[in-house]
Amino acid sequence: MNPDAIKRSLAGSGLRSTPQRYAVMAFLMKQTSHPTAAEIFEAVNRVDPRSSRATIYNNLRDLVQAGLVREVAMEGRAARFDATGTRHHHFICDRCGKIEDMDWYAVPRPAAASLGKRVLRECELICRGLCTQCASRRAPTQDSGLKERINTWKKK
Amino acid sequence: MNPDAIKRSLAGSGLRSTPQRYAVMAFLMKQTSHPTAAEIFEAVNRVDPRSSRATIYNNLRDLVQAGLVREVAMEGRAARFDATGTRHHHFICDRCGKIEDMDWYAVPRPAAASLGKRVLRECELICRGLCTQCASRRAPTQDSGLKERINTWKKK
DNA sequence: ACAACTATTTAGATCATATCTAATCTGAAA
DNA sequence: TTTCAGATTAGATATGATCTAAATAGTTGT
Repeated sequence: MNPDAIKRSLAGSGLRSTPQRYAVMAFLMKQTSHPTAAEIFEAVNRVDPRSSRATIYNNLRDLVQAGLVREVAMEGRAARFDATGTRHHHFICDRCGKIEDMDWYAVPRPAAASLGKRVLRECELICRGLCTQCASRRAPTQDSGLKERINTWKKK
Repeated sequence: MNPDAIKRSLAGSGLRSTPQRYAVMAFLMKQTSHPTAAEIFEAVNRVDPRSSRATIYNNLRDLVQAGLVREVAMEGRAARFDATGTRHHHFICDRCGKIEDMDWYAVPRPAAASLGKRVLRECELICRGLCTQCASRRAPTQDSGLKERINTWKKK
């Protein structure tokens, strides 16, 4: 996506295009993974160190509100973000916490009767299990496993 | 659910039945809402003040690991818990953050080809929109709305 | 009933994540 | 240009969750 397109989509949501906000958006769009706010902060400032932590959070909040970015809450870990260019479902690894995009396919919505007076905006599918890497290893690939091993070791 | 049944399901997962752990489980089972850890802490201790905060978190972690309790991560808010007695999907209100259970219905799983070597454990549907109460009001029913109103007011 | 073993609990410190504050700056409309 | 609401900032603060090390209490075997 070219710079002007990003600026236009920001303007379209009533958001000014500032260097900081542009950087967050551009970074998220070229990212296939789902970075945390801290990762975005670091990556953006590595290129151009003009964003404070508050600004990253402010902009993420605004971009999410504008529907340009999606936030995925994680059990016990920092939230992760992606630019909602193409529609997709999510796969979360039970073991290492990684989020991966799954091809999108239509999911049946709840029946009107069961919705009642609720107003439905969207339905997303969260799949859980083991990612390719974790599935093929006995030991976890990240912290949770390290902790486990240390605990086991301590007790001996 | 009677006391013995709870104790049996704890034992079945290799967990001792302690007053504190029993209290958390019993409270979650009779709850139709989805309390946060803080709410569980308060409710459990109102009846019998013997649980520390760490114990609540320890037990929630153990119960989730045992598959007796489900944790639902929330964007920007405390995680919420429910005892996974009956299977159901979730509806999260964009405005007040309330979680409600939706009737369960089967959701098509991702195609084997798109899963690759990943190991799928479960798929859950997260529906978002406005709850009955919020849909019928102009003003939000909780904090986010209050903040909004205060901000608007400040700038005048 | 008792000893022995280990899981569990505890208060408080600490960590991790996110938000707020109030002063300052800036993009873009007129 | 001027103007000003929107945006940014550093640092303080709030919130949510976990860790520590010592004390306690269920289980099991005798």
